[in-house]
Amino acid sequence: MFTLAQLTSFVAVAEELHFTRAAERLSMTQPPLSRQIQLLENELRVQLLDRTNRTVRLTPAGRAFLVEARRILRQSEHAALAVRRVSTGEVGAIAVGFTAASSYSALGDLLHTAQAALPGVEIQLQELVTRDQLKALGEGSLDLGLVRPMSTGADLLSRPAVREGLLAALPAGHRAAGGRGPMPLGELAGEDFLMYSPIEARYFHELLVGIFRAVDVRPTFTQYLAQVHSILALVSGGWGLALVPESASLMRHGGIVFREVDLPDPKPVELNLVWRATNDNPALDALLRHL
Amino acid sequence: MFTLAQLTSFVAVAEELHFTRAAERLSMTQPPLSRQIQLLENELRVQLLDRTNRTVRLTPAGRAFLVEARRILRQSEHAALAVRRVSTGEVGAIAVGFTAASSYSALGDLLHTAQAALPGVEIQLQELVTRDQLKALGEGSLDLGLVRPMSTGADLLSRPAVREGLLAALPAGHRAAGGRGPMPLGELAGEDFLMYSPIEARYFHELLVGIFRAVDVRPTFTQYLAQVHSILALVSGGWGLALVPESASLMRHGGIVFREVDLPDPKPVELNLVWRATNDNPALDALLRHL
DNA sequence: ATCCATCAATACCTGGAGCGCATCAGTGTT
DNA sequence: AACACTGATGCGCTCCAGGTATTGATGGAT
Repeated sequence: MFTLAQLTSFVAVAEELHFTRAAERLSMTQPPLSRQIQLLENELRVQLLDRTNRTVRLTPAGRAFLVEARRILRQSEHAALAVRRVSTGEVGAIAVGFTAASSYSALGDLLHTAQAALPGVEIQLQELVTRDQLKALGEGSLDLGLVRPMSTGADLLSRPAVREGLLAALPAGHRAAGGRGPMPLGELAGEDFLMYSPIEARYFHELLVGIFRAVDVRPTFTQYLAQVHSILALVSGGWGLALVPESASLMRHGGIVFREVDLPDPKPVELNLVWRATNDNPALDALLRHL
Repeated sequence: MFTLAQLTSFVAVAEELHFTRAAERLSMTQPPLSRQIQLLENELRVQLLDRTNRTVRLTPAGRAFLVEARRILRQSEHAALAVRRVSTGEVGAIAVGFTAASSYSALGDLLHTAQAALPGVEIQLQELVTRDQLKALGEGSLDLGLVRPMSTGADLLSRPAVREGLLAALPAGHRAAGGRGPMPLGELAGEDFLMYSPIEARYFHELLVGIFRAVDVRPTFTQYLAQVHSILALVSGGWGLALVPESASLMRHGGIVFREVDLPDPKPVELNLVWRATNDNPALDALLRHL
C-alpha cells in the first residue's frame, strides 16, 4: 500500500507541475521527491505523471488519482481533529440509565443541561431499575445512572442528583383532602394505604417503613405496588391514599389531591448520579462538570 | 501526520483487542506493534486504547477513530483500484470535437459505440470547425476530433471515419427534380448553384471545384455559404440548387428534392477521426479499438 | 548551428526509523 | 507463592528515506 507521505508528495507535484518547486514546498530536495513519485507509480502500477526532462503533465489516471489523494488527505486531517474533539468530550455519546420515577425529576434537568452545554454529545437513554443500572455500569454498557441510593461496589462513584419531599396523594373526596397546611402523618393511622413493593420498589418501601416506625404510625397496607404511576392510578380510583415523591405530582391524574406532609426529614427522597470510577468517556467527564 | 501502516496496526489491535494476536495477523512481532500504536497516540495526542498488562480496551476516542481509520483505509484501497480502471480506459472521459455537418453522420455512430462498449466513459462533446479542432488537439484540450481531411502536423494521427456520396438538392419545382436515376453533372451547367464558402467551408469548396473541373461543368455560383443547412434553406426558397453530403438529407427541409448524382468518385466526401500521436488517455485508446 | 540554462533522473552516501530478539514488569490464576 | 500471560522496554541490526553531486536531455538564445 502507498503512504500518506507519497500522497502529499503527489498532490504537491500535481499542483506545481514542477518537481523542484514541489520539493521546495515540501521542504525537501528534488531527487527523493522524484523517487517517492516513482515508488507511488510502481505501487499503483499506473503512470500518474507524464514527464519529459522539460515538462510535467498529469495523465488522465493522474487526474483521477489526484481527486482521490486529496480526499484521503482531507479525511485524514478530519480524523485527527475529530478524534481530539472526542477526547475532550466536545462530541461523543453518553449512555444514561434512569429509573421510571426519575424521568419526572432529575432526568429533565440532565437532558437540558447536556443539550445546552454539550450540543455535540448524544445522550442515549435506557430505562432500567436501579439494580440493572448498577450491573450495566459495572459492565461498561452504561456511562451514567440515575438511581436510588443503594450500596455499590468500590468501582462506582456517586453523587446526589436531587433530594425531594413526599406528598400525600388523596382521592379528591377524602376527608383529609381539604385540610390546611402540612398534613400530620398521624392522620394516616388506620387509613387504607397503597404501599410500595418491598421487592421491585425496595428503596421506597424501606424509606416509608422507616418513616412510619419513626413517628409510630401504622396505616393499613392494602396493596403493594412497584410503580408510582400504578399507585396514583389506584388513588384516583379511590382505593386508598399514598405517599409519593413531589415530582410525581407532575403526572396528571384526575381526582387526586396532593397535600404536603409533615415529615421528620422534609426531603427524604434521594436520587443519585452513579458512574464508574475508571470511566474513560471524556464526554461523561464534561457532563459531570456541568451538573 | 500519522501513517497508513499505523492505521492498519490500530485497526488490527482494535479488532483483536490483543497486541500479540494482532501482531501475528500483521505478520510482525508484538514490540514494534506496541510502538506503532504509541507513535499513533502521540501523534494524535489522544489515548486510543486503554491497556493494562492484562486487558486491552478501546477508549471512546479510540472507538471514534476506529471508524475513521477504517474509512480512510477503505478509501485508499478504492483509490488504488479506481486509478487502475482509469489507466485501462475502463472508466474515464474523452473530449470529442465535431463539425456541425458530422453530427448527421459519424457522430451518432461514435456515440452509440462508446455507449455500448465503454459505458463507464463519459463523452464530452464540443462543436468546433476543423481548424479549431486541430488546434485544440494540439493543445491537449481535445482527445478526438471529427474533421474534414486537412493537412496536419506530424503529432496528429488520423483515420477515415466515414466516406459518403453527394446528393443534388433541388427545389421541388425544378425541372430536374423529377428525373430518374443518377443525375448527370452536365445538367448543372448554367444553373444557379449555391456554393460553399472558400474560407469557412474550404474543404467542400475545393472538393466541388475539383469535381466541376474534372467533368468540365461550370454552374453559376450565386452565393457562397459556410453551412450546409444554410444552403438547404436557400434551396428550399428556390434560390438555386446545390450538392450536399448524403447525410444532410436527414435534415428536414420542406420543398427540397434530393437526387443521386453521377460522380467520378461515388463517395468523395470524407470525414476523419484525428487524435494526438502522444495521446495518453487510455479511454481514447479503448474507444479507438472499438471504432 | 552552437552554447547555455533548466529540470528531472541517477549514483552514492549517511543517519535514523523500524524491525526482531531478549527481557522486564504487572496481573490474574492455580 | 509460583507460574503463565501479556504489554512495555532496551538494544542491535538492517534498510530505507533523504541529502549531495552529477548526468542527461531539451528548449531557447545568440
